[in-house]
Amino acid sequence: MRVRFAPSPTGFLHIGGVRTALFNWLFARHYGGQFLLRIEDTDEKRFVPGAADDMMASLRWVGIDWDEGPDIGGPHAPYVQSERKDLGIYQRYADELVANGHAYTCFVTPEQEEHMRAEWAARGERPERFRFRGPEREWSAEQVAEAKAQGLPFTIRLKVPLTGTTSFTDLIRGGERISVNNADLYDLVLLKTTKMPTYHLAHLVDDHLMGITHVIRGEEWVPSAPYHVMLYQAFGWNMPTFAHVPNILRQDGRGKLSKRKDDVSTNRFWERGYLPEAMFNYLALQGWSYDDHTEIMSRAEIVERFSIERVQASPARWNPDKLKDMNGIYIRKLSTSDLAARLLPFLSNAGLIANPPTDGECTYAEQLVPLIHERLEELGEASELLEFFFKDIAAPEPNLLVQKKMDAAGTLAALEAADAELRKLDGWNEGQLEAALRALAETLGLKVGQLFGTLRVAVTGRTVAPPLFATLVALGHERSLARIATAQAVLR
RNA sequence: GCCCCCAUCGUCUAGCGGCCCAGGACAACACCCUUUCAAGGUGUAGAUCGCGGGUUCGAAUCCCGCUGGGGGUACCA
Repeated sequence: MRVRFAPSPTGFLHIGGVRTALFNWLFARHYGGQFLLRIEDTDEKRFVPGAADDMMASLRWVGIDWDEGPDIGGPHAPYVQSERKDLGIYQRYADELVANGHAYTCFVTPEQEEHMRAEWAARGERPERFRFRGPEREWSAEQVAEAKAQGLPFTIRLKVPLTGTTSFTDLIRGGERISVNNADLYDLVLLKTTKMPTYHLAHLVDDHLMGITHVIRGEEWVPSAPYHVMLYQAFGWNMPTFAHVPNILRQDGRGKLSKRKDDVSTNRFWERGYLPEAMFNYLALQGWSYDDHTEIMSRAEIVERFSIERVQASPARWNPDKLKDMNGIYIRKLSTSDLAARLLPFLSNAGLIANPPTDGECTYAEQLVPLIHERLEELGEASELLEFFFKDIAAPEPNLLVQKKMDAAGTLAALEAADAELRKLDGWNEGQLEAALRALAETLGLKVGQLFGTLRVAVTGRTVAPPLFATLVALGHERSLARIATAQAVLR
């Protein structure tokens, strides 16, 4: 079994594209087949330099690799359509279709086609129902030769039958036959005036030449599938099996995800600190499921369990909350050292540590990781949570220092007592700190929440922070006492 | 407009004729744990299975219609 993902390099790869690639990849890996990558750059106008490399980086990031592709080659190279066009591949097959009567040379320009549409409307026909059929369908070889001799620009169009129906089956729709009336179709362009093939011709010729057995692609291709069926028949080639995967809809359900309107560039998720394994798991579940309760699965488990028949026919909706939750689950599964290593780039970017980090910073980061490990849902949140360990804090607001049912004087007294108590300690570990401060709360007649709350604000500058004793230890004796002194000054 | 596809809690989904007055997860809420926040635990709420007809002893599951949503309607992919 051989499948492929064939993106058009017109910009970054969004998660919907990654999901389609993923289903192809899972299918290939599950059955031990091959997965290939092909670049479909037949749209010269929308071509974006560098987009193909960017897309490949996105795929690699989530863990999708390919057996044949533009960068690694393969038995059917090249894997870039513009390069294949230069080899004359598409021209050859377009000519074959003209020769066997399934396609024809058309000299109608876009302007003329517009005119034909207007005439159609003038005859009282519904303009929306206009289906282009070129007058050259009935031309003789001589007429065509004459027009060519005049140097008129031309396209090659598929000669779609005027009557009858065309149908095909789709794996995802339970093998249901999807069928359309040929009268609702039109003579689509196979080879543009520029000699560049359209997607319809190019992808089909390449799929055939590359031995693709299953075409797994987005459902936006369902309407054009009948043309592809006709093309396979016209060439006399074996038809691949079709599987049109549902689109991922926008969060509000209004339309499918779009690059322009939605923040769904795959790169953005990498930048915000999503783990590729979490993204992989989440995306696999957009349209596919294993059973009624299993969600967290390793790559290997998903590969083993995946089946295209269990892919839903109805569209899924983009749910960033669920992705975020899943990312948190995956972060919690990481070891301390693994998470520390993944966090370093984020801390560097935030300017909290050097780039590259020093050995001391790496060690310190690893010491801090346990304090925020289970509080993280995106790696990017770490810099905010850890900032006060790396930078000096501003003197805390008095109203934050004063806890519930306390006043400024009582808070100051508590701080002074804590200060004295902490200076008496001959060590600085969590056990000692906790024992000393709990005892102090008791003698002061305070609830531990009151005392600890005040100290938390004094030492971190915020009301929400990692556990107090671990924080004091990580901060160190010196800095802790200095910050407590500053807090006292604020209240005096 | 026309053509095609789809339709279970707000969202992702399980369900493929009786096990379902519908199960799991996210989000929400409550409680427990607890030095804050998380994490974890327990629980609550949330779907007359879009609506209407059939078929059947029996339908979320099969069929038809309607409605709704999505996609397509390019010398873009």
